This record gives sequence, structure tokens and C-alpha cells, in this order.
Amino acid sequence: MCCEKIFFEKLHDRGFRITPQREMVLDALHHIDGHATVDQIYARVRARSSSVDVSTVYRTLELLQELRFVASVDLGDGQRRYELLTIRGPHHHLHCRSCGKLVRVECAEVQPLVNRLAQVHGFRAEPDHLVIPGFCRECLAARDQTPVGKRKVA
Amino acid sequence: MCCEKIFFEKLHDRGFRITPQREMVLDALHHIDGHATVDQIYARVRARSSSVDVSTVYRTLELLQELRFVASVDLGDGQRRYELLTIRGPHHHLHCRSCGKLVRVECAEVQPLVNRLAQVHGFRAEPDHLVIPGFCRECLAARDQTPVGKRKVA
DNA sequence: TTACATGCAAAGCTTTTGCACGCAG
DNA sequence: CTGCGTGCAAAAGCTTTGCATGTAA
Repeated sequence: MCCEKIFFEKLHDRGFRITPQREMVLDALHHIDGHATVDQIYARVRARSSSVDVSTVYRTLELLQELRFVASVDLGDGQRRYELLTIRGPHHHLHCRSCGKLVRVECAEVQPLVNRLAQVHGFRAEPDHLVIPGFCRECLAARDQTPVGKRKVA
Repeated sequence: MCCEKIFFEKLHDRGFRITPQREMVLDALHHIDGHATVDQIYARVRARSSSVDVSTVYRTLELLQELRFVASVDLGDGQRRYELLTIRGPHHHLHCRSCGKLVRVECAEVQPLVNRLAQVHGFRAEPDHLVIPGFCRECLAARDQTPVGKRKVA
């Protein structure tokens, strides 16, 4: 796949080494539908080579972030998620605080805001991975009726 | 302070008890400039009563979220932050992925987007506490020049 | 050959949970 | 009185780190 080639080139350019582990992590990211947790990635990598360690996965993901191959999101549930920036078109997310659902939003819908933020604040809102918390249609009604108790907010 | 009164009323209405600990956590939130970490809150509470436990702070914060007195944000640095919704006017944040700085953005700037999301997706973007990741003016230049190494992204 | 990357294991952090006691109502 | 809320202590995650070994270049 083309990503891999670019990945290896970039690694090489920056003086990093090309290893099977790095290739496997990238491959795992390709095969998991967006927003992969470390667990998911690790599981997939282990399926190919059971001797790989989690720490290597973490280190590789850190590297992939450096190289701008993945973005990470923290949805607040204690697990960071990683998503390839190379294959999926740019998009954003609505994250329901109640049920955790992710609604995909096309770039165009957010672009006006991104533009304005750049103008007014000189701030580049990450155009490939904006996460907007809130409540989805389904949960809005439900939540307003639920008697308040020791309910998980996550 | 008025918040406290409303807080106690709300507690009472829902059948929760009014305790010194709960009052102290609320008070701490008032005295810490927005986005308090649990550590900060805990420190402030301990200053008044050293026997209070962290777990109580966590439990109280959970309760405060239930009652919509605070919102929490996870900036991805491994510590959730809590902010009172009662005293500060509604606002949003630009969060710099590089230096962690929070830029405050007034509601009006984001409202058009919030409206559109409601229309198109039936989604209520949390209007009091939207966090938009990206890169601030200062870091944009710096980051593009920094040689890639084992740099923390957080 | 050189030193970067890995595996292993242990530690670090924040947050959660179980339980018996104390206190609000 | 009753049982909700608390303190204490331990556990549970996820993530990071130190170090010796293996391996890409």
C-alpha cells in the first residue's frame, strides 16, 4: 500500500530505522476502522507476531504522531485513540458525552469556523481531527429524563 | 456566594446530603481560575481540612457534573480538568496541542457552527465548553522547524 | 561495527472501588 | 434511627521508563 512506502521514506529521511514492528503497527492502523485504541492495535500486531511488546506499540504511535501519520484523540474514557491521517479524507467528529457515539462531520461544515479562528486568533484548528463534545439527538431526550444517580458520565 | 445556595438547593431537591466536603470542593472550584485539576482542587480542600480524601473529591466532582455545576475537559495530558459552569460566562477553548495553552473564545464566534450541527445532526454541541484542538500562532512556526525527535506531543 | 529499537519487567499516575464507620436528615 | 457519604487502603487501568540484548544500516 502506498502509505507504507511513504512511511518508510519518511522514516529513512529522518534517520529512523525501518523495522517489522513499525510496519506492523502501521498495518494494524490500516485495518482497524478509525479511532483505534492501543489495545486494538496491540491485539492485531500480536496476531502477527506474539513477541511484540505493548511498549513498542506506544513508542511507535508516538513516532507516527511525530511524522504526522496519525492523530490521537482523548475521548475522556481513559483510552487514547489513534487514527490514520493518510487514508481517510479530512473529517471531524461530534462526540456524545452520554453514549460515546462518534458522529462524522464533513470538513465543509466546520470550515467557516476554522477560517474565522485563523483570522481572529491566528490559531490553526486541526482541520483533520476536530472533536466536538456534546449530546446526540438520541441521548438528549433520555438524559433529561434520567433520574440523577451515580451514573457514569463518560 | 450565590452558587453555593443554588448548589445546596439542588442537592436537597434531588435527595443528596449537604456535607462540609461537598461545600469545600465547590469552594475550591470557585477560587481556582478555571480548568482546575483534581490535584489543585484536592490541595485547596486539604488546606482547609487535611482529613479529606481524594476519593471524596472525585466522587464530589462526579456529582457536580451530574448536577451540571461543572464541566470536565480532557486535554489529553492524563489529567482531567474541571470548570464551574455557574460563574464564568459561556465560552469555548482553543487548545494548543503543542504548548498546551488555552485560548478563550467567546460563544458568538462558535454559535453559527453550533446552530448548524443542531440543524443537520440534531446534535447539541456543548455550548458552555467546546474544546478545539490545534496549534496556536506561536507554536505553528516553532513546531514546523523543530527537528523531529522523541519530543512529547502532549 | 555502531547505536537505535526492542522486549521485559517494574514503576508511575490518575482514577476507581470495597468496606466499616460516622454523620446528615 | 437509617442509610448516605466519607476515609482508608488497596486495586485497576493505561502509559512510561530503565536496562540489557538484538538488529538495521
